Amino acid sequence: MGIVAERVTLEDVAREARVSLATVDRAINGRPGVHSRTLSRVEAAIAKLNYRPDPVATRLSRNQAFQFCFILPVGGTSFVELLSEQVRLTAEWLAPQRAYIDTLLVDVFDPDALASLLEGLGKRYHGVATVALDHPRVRAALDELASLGVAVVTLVSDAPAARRLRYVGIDNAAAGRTAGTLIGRFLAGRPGVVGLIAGSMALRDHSERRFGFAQVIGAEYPALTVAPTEEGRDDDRQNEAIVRRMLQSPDIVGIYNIGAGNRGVAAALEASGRAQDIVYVGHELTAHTRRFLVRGIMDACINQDAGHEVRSAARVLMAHCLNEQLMPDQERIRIDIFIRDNLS
Amino acid sequence: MGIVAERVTLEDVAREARVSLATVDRAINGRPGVHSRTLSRVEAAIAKLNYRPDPVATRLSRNQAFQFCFILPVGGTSFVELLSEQVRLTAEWLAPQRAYIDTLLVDVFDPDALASLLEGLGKRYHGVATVALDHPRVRAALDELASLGVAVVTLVSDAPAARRLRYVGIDNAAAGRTAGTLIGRFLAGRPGVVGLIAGSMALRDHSERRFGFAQVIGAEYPALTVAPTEEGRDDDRQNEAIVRRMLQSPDIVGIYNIGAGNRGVAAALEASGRAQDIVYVGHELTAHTRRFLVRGIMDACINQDAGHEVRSAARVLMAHCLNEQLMPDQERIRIDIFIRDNLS
DNA sequence: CTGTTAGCGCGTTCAT
DNA sequence: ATGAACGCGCTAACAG
Repeated sequence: MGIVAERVTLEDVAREARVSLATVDRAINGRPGVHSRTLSRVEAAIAKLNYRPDPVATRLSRNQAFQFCFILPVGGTSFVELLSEQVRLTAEWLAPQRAYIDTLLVDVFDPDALASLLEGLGKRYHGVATVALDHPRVRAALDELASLGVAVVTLVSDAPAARRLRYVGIDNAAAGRTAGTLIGRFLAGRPGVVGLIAGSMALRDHSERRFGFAQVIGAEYPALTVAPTEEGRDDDRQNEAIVRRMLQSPDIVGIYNIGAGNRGVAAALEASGRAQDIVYVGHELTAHTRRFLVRGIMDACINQDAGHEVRSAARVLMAHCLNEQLMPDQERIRIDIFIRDNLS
Repeated sequence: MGIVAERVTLEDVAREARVSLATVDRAINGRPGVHSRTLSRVEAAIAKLNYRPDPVATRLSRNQAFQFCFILPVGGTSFVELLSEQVRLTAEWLAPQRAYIDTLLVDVFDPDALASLLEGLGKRYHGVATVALDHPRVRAALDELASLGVAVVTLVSDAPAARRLRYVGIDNAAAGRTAGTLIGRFLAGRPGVVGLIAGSMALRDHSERRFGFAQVIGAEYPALTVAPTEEGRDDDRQNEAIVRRMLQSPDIVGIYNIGAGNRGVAAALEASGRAQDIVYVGHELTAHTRRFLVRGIMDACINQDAGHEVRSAARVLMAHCLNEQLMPDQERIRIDIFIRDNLS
């Protein structure tokens, strides 16, 4: 150990197998036109010398470029802005490696818009990373992309039935359970009602979070009641009105905001003067939610790391195109919990 | 956008500046022997064409290998085993890029052992990632390595005064505060005593965690008292005895294990029959602490991602050696909070 | 001071 | 079915 292993090159293999470079190359890359006898000679040589192709040299000689496309929701919640920014940074990071990223925007509340966009993509890109929707037409569009040979990953929200390489995002039911446990434990036996706000229950991730949340509260916190879910379209103003209405009931002891629009929730809470008293949990760490955590308005924030997700999606696409391996540990997207004290 | 940018090569720059490849190379890499006039011509050409060196080609032609060394604590707590395993995986990942990693083990409770080891390293390695100790001799050894031109990062525990490239790890005072807030909120007003177990208060990270913890409890949870810290040397058996003793007092309502040895703590808690009742927070997500979380013995586990830390340290060393940029967002080590519901 | 040239390890035509 | 030779973009030795 500690000795620098002399690099085994294609030439070493060729010499060992008593053939030329080109033949070894054909053998390795499974191209036709190699006698089975020489093939096994080459394989033997590779095994004997423990040859591993040099990825750097491979990349240089292949001299190929990649086009990727990231499809994000239009309409700019803070989290989406974070995502875009991370796509920009990732694009900068990949450019020297000749992978170029386009960003496309789509209305995430409209399945047909997303499906049309996907359908129009054709073979223009080597890989596509997209927020998805659990909708037949979207699924079909993703499948078609896949069958065109385009690498597809779903990002942040999934279309489970589609033939994507991978879903890069969190388990939203588990995220909902996490919110439930945090609210339940922070309330610690205090009885009352927990108000729920979602963007839209038609969004799979929102309904999954709600499911997980209700499951935990129902099973483990009998003193708490979950109010019917209000839909605020991820909009600050609508959310503010909703929370204002909720707070008219004195029974409200907790609020779980399933989607975006935390500024609206926080505004209503502050205006009511009960912000410190009511346990409020929401999603996605942004400049705003950080502030709410620090001020004690928000008690916990459940987060998925936008940068990690974007980089992971990019790595998955790259690895697929270069057919390289990836490190599974690195691609596991965590359900982060942030409180006032562990804000990175 | 979307058009594949034609790659600008050194040759383009050379042509534009009306000099040879070699001269451009000298100019770019700041090597001596270039007339200031030609130098500015080259710089102008680079700016005009917006030339960026191709890192892949650079790597191939330089054809250099790197030797790195990771120094980990001997004595195998579960977390240290996780670290070793991640070093192994990272080594596998870097080998194709011709960076080779040795792992050395050292007794982390003995500053002189660590210092001697570091002092003996000389220029054998291009980079060293090491668990550190805030000790004069260790600091001096690290500084000497640095002045020998070796890239140094501290891993998991820091020597703040040393001339290291970076500390790859978490803010332990913040981690302690996080533990404090979690215990305080989970207890929600229940009065009593919180028991503290550390490996050794001579370890900087342990005393920082204790500090943050006591700060939060003292300032915000007046119903709680922090018991004097017991030292268990990160050992399961010692910790078990300590907790058994603690539990003889009926006032104990919470336990914060600052260091390793969670199996001992959990065993004593279970044996007492009060595991569900006492709020127990510890560090580092391992196979064991996962189990304790699922069973409700442990209420929260504060974690630093071993894989992330090792990869980050490796990236920092590589980037330094190749003098490439790194993405700051990717190197930020989070203070993870895990509860039963968000176990990845 | 500056230019020429031979690699780095592999992919990819062309010949044979 | 196999081999020779050039190119990818850059570095480094050696000339001039």
